[in-house]
Amino acid sequence: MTSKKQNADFLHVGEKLLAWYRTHGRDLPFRNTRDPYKIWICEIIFQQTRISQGLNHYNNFITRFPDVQTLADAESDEVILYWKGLGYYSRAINIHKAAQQIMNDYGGNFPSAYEDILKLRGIGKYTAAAILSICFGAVLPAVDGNFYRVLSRIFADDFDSSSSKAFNYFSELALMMMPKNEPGHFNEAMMDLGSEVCRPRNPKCDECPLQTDCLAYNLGLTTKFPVKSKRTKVSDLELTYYFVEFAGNFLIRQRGDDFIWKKLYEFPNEIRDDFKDNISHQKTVTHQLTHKKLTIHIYKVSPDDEKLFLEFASEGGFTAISLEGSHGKSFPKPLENYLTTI
DNA sequence: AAGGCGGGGTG
DNA sequence: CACCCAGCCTT
Repeated sequence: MTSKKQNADFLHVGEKLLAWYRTHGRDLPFRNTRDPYKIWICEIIFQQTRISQGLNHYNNFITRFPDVQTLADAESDEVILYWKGLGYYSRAINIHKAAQQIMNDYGGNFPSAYEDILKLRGIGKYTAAAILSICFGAVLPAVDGNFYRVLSRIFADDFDSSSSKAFNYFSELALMMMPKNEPGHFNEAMMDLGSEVCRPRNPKCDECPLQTDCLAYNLGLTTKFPVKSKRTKVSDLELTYYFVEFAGNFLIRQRGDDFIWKKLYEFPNEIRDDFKDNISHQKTVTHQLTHKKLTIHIYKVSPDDEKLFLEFASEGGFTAISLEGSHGKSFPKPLENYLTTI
């Protein structure tokens, strides 16, 4: 810990942040509740996901699965359907498994011990701290990307936010700043400040309640923080799909839980040789993901023999389904577009 | 400790 | 195009 930090009045800054939150905090559907189920769901949905992107998903999810029991009893496909378009689909799989864990291991009552919460699939240190502080008043900072950004700016601290030690490092800073009687509100305040004011780019420093406390601002260096050493790597991925159609039905198959698009549905990626004369359309589209540049070749195939169509489906483990029937399934975004345009 | 995992938005 | 986001899991 450097001397500049020892001299700072941490708690005073935390109180100022809390005061700002009382008048400027966002009005969100998962605020004003201490139901650990709801807080849990919202924390998972908003991992690596902006509020504007996931808000409808949250509301729809809570309406359809209002409690642990309902979620645990649901079909996996339906849970994933409610995750369609959010990305990082292992979250949906894990959230379903965790609901069943809560039913089996805790009689349907959301656990309140840190070690127990951490055992639930898909819940790490951040989410456990968020649930415990907001729902149970535990004095734990919920250190996420907002904390890294806000704290590194306040202290003009070049600690590498992408390092594995960042969580513990910023947890110590946050703990000194946190008013111990309102840990949940403090954590929510830091998130709101980070997303609305202390934004990654173009921070609204003239609206910031902590402006005078912010070393980066006073030095004119807000753009230098947080420091992150990791660079996003983009790799190329080429995919081929065949939209095999007969009498209004087409073939789909569920992906495994490895690689991308876990448990989502896709089309066959190869066909038998005697179908190749029945290819009527072909197109190639590129699609940019965060870590991958996709090139997708898609062919439309219309076999003229129902027996061969069903035989091919059976051998490949494919299901023949109508366009209406496919609405209950989740397709990757790039493939979903083809459903209506092919 | 490092790499992988989506999709939407922004500059 | 690069980078960001209420991170977690696997290796």
